[in-house]
Amino acid sequence: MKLKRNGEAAVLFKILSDPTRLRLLNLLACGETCVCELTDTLRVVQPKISRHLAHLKRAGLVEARRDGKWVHYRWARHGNSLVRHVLSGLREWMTKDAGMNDERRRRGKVCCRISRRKPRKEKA
Amino acid sequence: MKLKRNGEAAVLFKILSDPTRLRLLNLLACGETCVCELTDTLRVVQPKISRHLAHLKRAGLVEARRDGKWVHYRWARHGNSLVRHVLSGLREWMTKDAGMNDERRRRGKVCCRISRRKPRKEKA
DNA sequence: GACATATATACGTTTATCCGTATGTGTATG
DNA sequence: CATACACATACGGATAAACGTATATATGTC
Repeated sequence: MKLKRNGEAAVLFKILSDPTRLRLLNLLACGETCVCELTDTLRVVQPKISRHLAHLKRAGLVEARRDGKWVHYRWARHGNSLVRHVLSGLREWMTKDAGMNDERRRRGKVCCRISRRKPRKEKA
Repeated sequence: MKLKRNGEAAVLFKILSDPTRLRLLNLLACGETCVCELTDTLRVVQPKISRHLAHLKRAGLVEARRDGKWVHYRWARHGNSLVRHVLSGLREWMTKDAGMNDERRRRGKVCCRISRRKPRKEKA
């Protein structure tokens, strides 16, 4: 977690104060997800998605992994106790929120996930 | 808790994303505190304090009680599970943060608390 | 009711955030 | 090496947040 020493908590909350970023975290709660899936699921233009992912990454909340043309994002592990506490509360909330549930459900059905996927050697 | 149905969580985090508001919550964690004490302790102009308190109150995070010329603020009880979770994490963080500790310590010593206090009938 | 004190709000300005669109970068494929 | 695709960033404009200062409101005192 690389939040600034001063205002650490405020910075964390600022990062979490945007609905799109929360929707992204919600989808990533299902597991590693590539940008195109996120874009398709949230039905939002891709640069907007990338921008918000960059915010989350800068704050250390998510990590990225390149796989050919794709970049997959996932939740990062959080050493910081405040972050862990807040995110666990958030995660619990997301499992109960109707809209968030709908979007997580939609995540598995976006066309990019089903069709565009290049048949790669599946490791396990 | 009167957060909007849609974007409930984002609104909560937005409220918490300001350093001054966190400092206020920190002081209020010690117990009910009047505006002049908050102003003196944080060494910030009074309208700024009142404005931020108004934000916190609108979000249902704090409550106010009038006592003569003074208005005392305190943490509100939170029915909402997300709010409870986040605030408990925040509270824990505040007890560990050096700056927050200093300010809580300073709170008991501000002149308004010591000298300006009108001798009223102390009820228990 | 004039005055002082505690707090709240209004107003105009500055600053930060978010967005859409255009464009740049990296990676594969022919 | 030209092209296509996935993703990132740059840029300008719109919107909202925060601020300082001035002023309004409420309460108590004389």
